[in-house]
Amino acid sequence: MAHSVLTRAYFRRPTVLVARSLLGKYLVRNGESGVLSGRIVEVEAYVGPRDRASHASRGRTKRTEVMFGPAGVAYVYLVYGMYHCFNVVTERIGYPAAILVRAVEIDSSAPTPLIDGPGRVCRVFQIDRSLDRLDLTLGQSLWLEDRGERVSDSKIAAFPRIGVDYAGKWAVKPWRFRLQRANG
DNA sequence: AGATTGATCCAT
DNA sequence: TGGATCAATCTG
Repeated sequence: MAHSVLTRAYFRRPTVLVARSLLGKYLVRNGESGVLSGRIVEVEAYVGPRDRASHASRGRTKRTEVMFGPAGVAYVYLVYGMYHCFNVVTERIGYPAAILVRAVEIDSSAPTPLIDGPGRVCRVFQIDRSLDRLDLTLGQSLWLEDRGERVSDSKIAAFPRIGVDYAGKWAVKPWRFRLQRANG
């Protein structure tokens, strides 16, 4: 199967479904230092205006406006003044939702095969706020790609999301998804 | 466990 | 305008 760039229609579907299906897909960066790609192994879903863990739960602001826009667009923000986090916007226009990419496996012979943590992913892939609102469906400087891997549901584990203890009942929703590694 | 770090958001 | 907050990471 040929590698194919994930489309707007792909991302426009329900966020939890898209989040699970992103496991085993590839994040690809074509930047100043060449092309780098990694297999997505951990993500988190942020779903709708009521999700208190989501930045969008406090309504439209300059920062969160992108989450209310078209699917397949990058939402990149700076957290703790130091680290960037990369998300893909999902669902229909007007319904704020996104998926945070938390970990990838580098598929080349890079020094570190597992990039674990959203800040580290952004550091390695050279993702910063200049890529906020980038259309990821164009396959230009940053995109997501299907390489034909089939991931069975039994390989996916769900956990509560990280760092959202303030979110009350929303903090315990099992919307963090992790793909078991090949050797376990 | 504690420090770091600065954009963001909302109340003063 | 000021200050608390923060979808994290590194160093002890």
